[in-house]
Amino acid sequence: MYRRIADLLKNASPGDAAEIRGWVRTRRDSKGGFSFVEVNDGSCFASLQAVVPADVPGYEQSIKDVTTGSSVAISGKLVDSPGKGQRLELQADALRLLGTADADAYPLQKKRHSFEFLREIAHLRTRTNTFGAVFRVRNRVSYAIHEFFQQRGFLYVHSPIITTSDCEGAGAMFRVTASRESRDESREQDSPSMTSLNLLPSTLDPAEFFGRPAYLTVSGQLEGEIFACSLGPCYTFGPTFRAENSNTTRHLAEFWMIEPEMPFFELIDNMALAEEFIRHLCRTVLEDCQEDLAFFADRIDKEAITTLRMIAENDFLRVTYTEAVEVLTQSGMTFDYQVEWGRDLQSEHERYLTEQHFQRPVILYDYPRTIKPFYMRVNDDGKTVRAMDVLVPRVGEIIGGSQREERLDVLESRMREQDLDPAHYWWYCELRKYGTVPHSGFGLGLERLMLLITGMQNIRDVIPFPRTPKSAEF
RNA sequence: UCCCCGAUAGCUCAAUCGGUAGAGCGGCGGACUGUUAAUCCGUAGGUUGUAGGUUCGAGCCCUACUCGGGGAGCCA
Repeated sequence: MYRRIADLLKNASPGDAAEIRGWVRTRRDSKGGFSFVEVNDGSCFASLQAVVPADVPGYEQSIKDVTTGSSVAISGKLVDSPGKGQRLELQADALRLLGTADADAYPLQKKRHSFEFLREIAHLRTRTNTFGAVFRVRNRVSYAIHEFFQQRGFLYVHSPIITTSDCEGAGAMFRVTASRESRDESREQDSPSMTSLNLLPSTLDPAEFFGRPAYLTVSGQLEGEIFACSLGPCYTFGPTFRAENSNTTRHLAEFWMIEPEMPFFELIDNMALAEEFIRHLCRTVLEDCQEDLAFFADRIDKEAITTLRMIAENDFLRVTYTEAVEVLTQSGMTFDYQVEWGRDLQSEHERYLTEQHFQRPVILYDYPRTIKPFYMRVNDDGKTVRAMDVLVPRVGEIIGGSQREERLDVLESRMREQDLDPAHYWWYCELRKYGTVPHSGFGLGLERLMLLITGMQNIRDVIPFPRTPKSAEF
């Protein structure tokens, strides 16, 4: 009976018959008349060693082609392993070679490869220890995200991927158009500039598929607010796009974001949820991904497990922007960028706070209104808004959120303050016009969370097929 | 987009002052072995990222471009 290796290692006993199917990691021949074939099927970190005697059906005609990367089905009986390195092994009674992998040409060798090289063979890198572990953890984290919100009665909202609104001006957007062939060629025209977003219905353009310029979403927040202000606490979890020409280890053109939005939540509740959320995810991974985590701690980042425990076990600090500025100016540190109230904090400042000064996750809140978007609620002091950023060691900003401005007059004046026309956001404003309520939300970048959890250095290595400037091969 | 660094065998890298290309790993052949990053012996493998320039001669110096890496900005 075909069973996956994770199942066998967890549930099977010596004496059980089983067939395994997977990809060969290594083969070692013994002159004793048998071969060791190490098979990995991706179900768990561990491979299973099959001992294949030379007189077994299939051995003679195919053993030479059982090379690293080839695919096999091996059936036999599980036995206690006399060798070191594994508890159980499969004593084979039949070997089937499913697909060969020319050893001379197969790019993955039984040696360490650089992540840069593996990125060039993204169709094969999932067969390595590192990427197997990364994507099993990513899967568990994704599931835990749904668990966390579903257990709390949050509604999962599928916010649109194609949008005609420019939320918060969160950065350059990708244009969405019908392909040239399917467009009415009589209406060729230049692309509208970025400033002509959010055209009113009266300016419908028949040459545009949607009647107006359309883009890939940069955030599901505005749509999330609609659902929060009707169906209650909700969250989105889907792909998000930024056309920024960012070339860093922390940015992608396509990434996955989780954006919860809660009615009747003030900033303090928002911060509490964000903290509970992150810590829940860390605890889940510590509990359920021990084998993969052990690998990260061994080969990727010595502190991988320590970091997760530190986050799971310690309260996040809450520090106002103003207090943070004081800490930084009194730190005696020399920064490349000067710290001054009213200016945004730079990466170096955030990292100093979370890595050196506080040495744990920190939630900064109450930022100057001038450096934050229009939808954040203005505090009574008139100078700050109810924004929060969650900063964690090594990664920096992992969550950005706020209490939303629920007062229509204040919202509209904030829009004008930032040269936005309230008419373009008419439906967003109507949420305040009809039955407005205090509400809050935040955004978490899944890949940044993955960096934190795995200890991986480059965000391109924690998403299956990274999209970055000049790169979208797979 | 800006700053810095890099591109040489399948992979990771070396090559002195500008003087005719090397190693380890991997592959292949063999030896040995309840092996497991196996070990030992042998062997093949190169338009030095692309285009131009300087020079008697360029992997090495110069220019441009392409791609990759690190940092910054933008942000999640």
